[in-house]
Amino acid sequence: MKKILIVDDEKDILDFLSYNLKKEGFSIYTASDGLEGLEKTKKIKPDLIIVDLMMPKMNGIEMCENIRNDKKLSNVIILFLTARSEDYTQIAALDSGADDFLKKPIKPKLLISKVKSIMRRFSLNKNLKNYIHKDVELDIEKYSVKIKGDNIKLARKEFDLLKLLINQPGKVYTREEILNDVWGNDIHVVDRTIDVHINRLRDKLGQKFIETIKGIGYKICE
Amino acid sequence: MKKILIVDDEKDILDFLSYNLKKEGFSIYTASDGLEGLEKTKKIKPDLIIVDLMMPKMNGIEMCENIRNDKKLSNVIILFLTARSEDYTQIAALDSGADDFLKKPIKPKLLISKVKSIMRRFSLNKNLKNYIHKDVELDIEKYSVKIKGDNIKLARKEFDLLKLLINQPGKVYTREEILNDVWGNDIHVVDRTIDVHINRLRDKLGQKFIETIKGIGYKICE
DNA sequence: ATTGAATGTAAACAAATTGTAAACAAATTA
DNA sequence: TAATTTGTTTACAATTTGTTTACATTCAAT
Repeated sequence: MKKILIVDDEKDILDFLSYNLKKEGFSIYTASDGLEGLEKTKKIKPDLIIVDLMMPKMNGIEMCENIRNDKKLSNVIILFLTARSEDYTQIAALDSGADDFLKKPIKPKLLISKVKSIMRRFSLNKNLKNYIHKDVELDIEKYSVKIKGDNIKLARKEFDLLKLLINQPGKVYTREEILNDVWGNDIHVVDRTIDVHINRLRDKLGQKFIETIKGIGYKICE
Repeated sequence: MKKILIVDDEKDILDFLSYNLKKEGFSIYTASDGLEGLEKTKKIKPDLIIVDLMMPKMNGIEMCENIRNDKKLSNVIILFLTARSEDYTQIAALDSGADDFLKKPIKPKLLISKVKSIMRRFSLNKNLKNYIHKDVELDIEKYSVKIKGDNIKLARKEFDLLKLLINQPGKVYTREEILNDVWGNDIHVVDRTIDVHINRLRDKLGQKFIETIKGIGYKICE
């Protein structure tokens, strides 16, 4: 289920948006200022953030900039909520990395349509819950992996690594990308560590499932 | 350089947008109705299309749907130009696969900012590029090369070299250019090394794919 | 046709990359 | 706390890739 974080200091708006989006089957989380919004973003990792431009403590633009500067969060979609339509505001917001706008007053139908549209647009690449490729089946929520229907046990790092690679079978992931995504860019491990985990994955998934692209990285065979 | 196709039946708007976007360094192409827009989209393969909602022959929404249904074009970004802000219009447009809106009257600063922002947003996810020339197909993201549909294996230097040459089939690349691009200008190798790699590429791609221009360099046959 | 420079090509060698096992460290669980 | 699992590093072997060299061949200008 897609997670949406709504950040607004007006309770009425929070409730209004929550109600309308819950009805459509989204998981809704809320925050009432930019600081809380940033914290919850890190914790919850929502698919979409709807954030008011003007808020106490940290305004929407600052929050947006903070999020865009964190590589781990940089994929989230940000939708700005604004009563104003002055150009200078929109420009600052766009430059800070916003993805779209919603103008108050918000009309439910347009809201739903826009949210779905933007989700669809971005969900081309990511955020599926289950991945099935060849004999391997991966369930993010259950943290389980099946091969030909039989459960096998993967350690966490192995799971995360497989989760990344299976995102786009055929795409080559460089060691740098893998480090960034699986370990995070603030944790430092020798890149040969990746090879060891790949090796262990191969032991469990079969030798032909993951291909080495020498000099570049690894990919899942198509 | 990013290519932008502008589709509008009003010449004033075409000129206005062209002028402002050219100034920012984009390559601008224009069409004056949806049908022409669709044709040019297929031919030019722009990065972004700015299209008026209401046009003769084929309106913007129809054009958008046509593009979204063509897998080869599905990566292009579509920005709608609209004088109206009625919900039903926007909803139909969003459902047809539009990525964003620009409302008339258009303000140059907002236009530039929005275009840059949307380009940036999308280039995060997909800077994938495929090159197809004759029987050879090169996929940067997958680091794979197909010849008549069959995968062949290239070493890294061979891949990089082919990637450079296939950029512009027919253009002659001097050894100096090749050294600069494939090896970088701080690494020094004897230029006969290039010949050896060209030779290996020929073994794999067929002797007639790469032509020698004696005294100058190499090129891919058109 | 002759000549000389440029290129083709095979082979030898050098360098880089990866597979893998084993040792050790850290985290988790009983 | 001890036992077990998981994660990381390291060392070394195997393999692949990259570079140079030497000699053969081609091509264009004379």
